[in-house]
Amino acid sequence: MIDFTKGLNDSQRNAVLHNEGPLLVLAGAGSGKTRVLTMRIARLVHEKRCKPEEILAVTFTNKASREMKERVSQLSSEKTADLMTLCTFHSLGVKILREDGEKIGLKKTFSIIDEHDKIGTLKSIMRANGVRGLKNEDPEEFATKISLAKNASLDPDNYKEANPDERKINRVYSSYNSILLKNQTVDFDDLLLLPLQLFTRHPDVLAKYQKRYSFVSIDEFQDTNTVQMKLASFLALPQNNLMVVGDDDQGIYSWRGAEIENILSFSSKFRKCTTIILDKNYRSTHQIFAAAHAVVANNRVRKLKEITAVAGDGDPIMHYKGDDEEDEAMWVAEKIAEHNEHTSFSYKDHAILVRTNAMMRPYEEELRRKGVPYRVSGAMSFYERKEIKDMIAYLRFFANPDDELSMARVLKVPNKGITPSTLELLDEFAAFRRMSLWEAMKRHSELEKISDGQHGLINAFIEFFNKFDKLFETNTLALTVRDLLNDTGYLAHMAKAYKDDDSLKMRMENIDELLHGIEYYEHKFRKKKPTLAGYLQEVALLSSETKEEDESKQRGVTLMTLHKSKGLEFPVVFLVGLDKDYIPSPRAIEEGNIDEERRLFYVGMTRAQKRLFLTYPGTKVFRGKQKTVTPCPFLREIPEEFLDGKIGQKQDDEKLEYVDSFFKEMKEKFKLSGDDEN
DNA sequence: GGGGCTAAGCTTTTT
DNA sequence: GCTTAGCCCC
Repeated sequence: MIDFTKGLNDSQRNAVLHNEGPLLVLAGAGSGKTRVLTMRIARLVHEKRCKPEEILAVTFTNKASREMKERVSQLSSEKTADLMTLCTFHSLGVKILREDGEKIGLKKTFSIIDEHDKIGTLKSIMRANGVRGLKNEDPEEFATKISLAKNASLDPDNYKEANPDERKINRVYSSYNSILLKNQTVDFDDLLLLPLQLFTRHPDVLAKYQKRYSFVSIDEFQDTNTVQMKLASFLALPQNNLMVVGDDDQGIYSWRGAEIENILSFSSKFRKCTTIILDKNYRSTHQIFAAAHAVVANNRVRKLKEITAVAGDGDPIMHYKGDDEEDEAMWVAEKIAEHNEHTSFSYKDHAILVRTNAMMRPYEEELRRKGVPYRVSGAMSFYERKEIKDMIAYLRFFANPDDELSMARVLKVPNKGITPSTLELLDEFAAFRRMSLWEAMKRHSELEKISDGQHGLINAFIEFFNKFDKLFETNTLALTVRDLLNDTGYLAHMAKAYKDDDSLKMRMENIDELLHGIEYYEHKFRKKKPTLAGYLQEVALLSSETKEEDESKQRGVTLMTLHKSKGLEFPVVFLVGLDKDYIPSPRAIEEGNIDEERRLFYVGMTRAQKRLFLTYPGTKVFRGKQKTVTPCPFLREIPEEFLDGKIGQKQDDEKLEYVDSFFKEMKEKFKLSGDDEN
C-alpha cells in the first residue's frame, strides 16, 4: 500500500489521515495546502473509503483545479482523477444546471453572458426604464450591486424586501433577470445562485447530488460568499464529510461578497469539527515570513496561528525610497537587471507587485527601456479579443438562438443588411406575442410594415441558420466553424477591414488558435459526445484566462496587482508604490476595513521566497501636481530586525511619526464600530 | 469599423 | 494633468 504521509509534517499528516466528519484546515501561506488536499482525496479513494466519483473538490480558479487534477493523477491515475469532480465553483454550477436546470426553466443550451455584455445589457435596461436620465447613473455600479445581491443569495423579490428604498436597483434587477431568462442566458453569479435555488425548490434533486458526492472539499475557503457556503453545506449533508482549507489572513475579496466569517465561524457552525493548523511555511525565508507575520498579527479579528518558516534565515528585507515614481521604477529595473547578470536569479524569478493597474506603467516603461523581458498579467485576455468574441457569438447563436445579444453581433459582422428599424418592428412583435426575437423573426411574413427587400434578407438569414444548424448536427464542430468562416464572408471581411494592418496576421492566428481549441475540446470529449453548447459552456468559464501557454515557458519579469498574486510565489518580489494614499486605500479607510488592506500587504510579502524589496517614491505627480509621499503605514509594523535598516532615516522620521498617528486616528475614528480594546 | 473629439475619473476583479 | 472610454460621424 502506498504511504500517503511520506515526507509530511505532523499537522499535514493529521489532515491527510482525516476520514469522516467536518474538517477545517487553517493553512498559512506556503504551508502545502494543495498537497494536503490532493493527498487526502487520493488516499480516501486508494483505501476504498469511497469511489472516485464520490469525490467533489472545489476550487476558485481554473488553474487551481487543473493543478489539483494533475496532482491527483500523479498520486493515483489519470483515470481515477477523471472520475472525480475536481472543478471550480462555477463549472460545478454549469454541470448542475445542464443536468437539472430545466426544472427551473433553463434549457441545456443556455448561454453564459460575459462581463462586458452584462454592462451593455444593464445600460439598455436603464435607458429603457428611464433610470439613466438626468443623473446619468453608472451601469457598473448597478452591476456591482446586483452581483452583491446575487452573491448574498437575494433574488429580486428578496432584495426588494430588504431594500425597499432602492427603487431603481429593484426595477433594473428584476428586469435584468427576466431578460436573461428570456434569452436563456445566465451570468456568472447565476451559476452559483440558480443551483442553490434549484436545490431549495427541488429537494429530490438536492438529494441526488448529496448521494452522488460523499466527500466534499473546498479550497480557498476564506474567499467563499454566502451562496457558495450554502451550496457547500447543502452538498455535504447528511454525513458532513466536508473539508475546507483556507487562510483567514489572506481574505482579500470582501468587496466581491466574500465572507471571511465563513472560515472564522466554521468550527462553531459544524459540530464535532476537527481543526488543523498547517503551521510550517516552506516558501519564504525566516526573515521574510516573520516580518510578514508581525504585520498581519496587528489584525484583531483573526484565527490565532503561530506559523514558523523552515526554509532558513535568509537576508533582511530591503527598502528603497525613490526620488519620484520614475526613479523608483528605475531602481527596481536596475536591480532586476543586476540580479539577472550577477546572481543565480534570472528575469523570470522576479515579480513586481502593485496595488493598482495604473501603477504598472512606469515599470513597463523602465523595463522596456532596459530591454528586460516582462509580461503583464491581466492584459487583454484571449476571449476578449474582437475576432474571438465575434466567432463565439456565432457559435452561441447557433447553440441558443434565443440569445439576442449574440444574434445582434452576428447580424452586425459582417453586416447582414437587416436594418435597426426592421429589428425594432420584430422586437415589438416579439414582445406583443411574448416570444423570443428569433421566434418573431421566423414569423416575419406576418408583419406587413416590413419591406420586401428586408423580408428577403430575413429569409436569407433564416436559411443561413438552418443550413449551419444542420451542419453542426452532422459534421464535426471544427469543420463546421471553418465552413462558417468562409460562408459568412467573415474571413474576407477581416482581410478587408485590416488590409494594411499588421494586426490582420495576429487576428488570423487568434482565429486559428480558437479552431485548435475547438479541436482539442472535441478530442477531449470524444467519448462523451462533444456538443456546441458543451464547448461554449467550457470556454465561457475560461473567459478571463490569457490562454494556457506561458508559465513554464515564461522568461520575463512578472508584473501584476497584489490581488492577482495570491496563490503564486516568486524567488524575488518587489512590492512597489508603497504610498499611504494607495495602501491602505482611501476607500478602505472610509469603510473602516483597514484589516483587509493589511492582509493584502501580507499576501504580497508572503509571495517572496528568497528576497523581498519594499519601495516607495519620495514624491509623486498626483492629478497634475507634485506631491510629497507619505510611506505606507504598514511599513512601520515591520520589526526593524528584519529590515536593512533604511526605514527610519532622519528625513523620513517626520512622516513615519505621521504614520504612527495615522493608526491612532483610525482607532479613534472606529471606536464605535467595535474596533476597540474589548 | 475606425478616427477623432469630449468628458469623466484617479482600487482591487478567482468566474 | 493625463489617460481612457464612450460616442458621434464618416
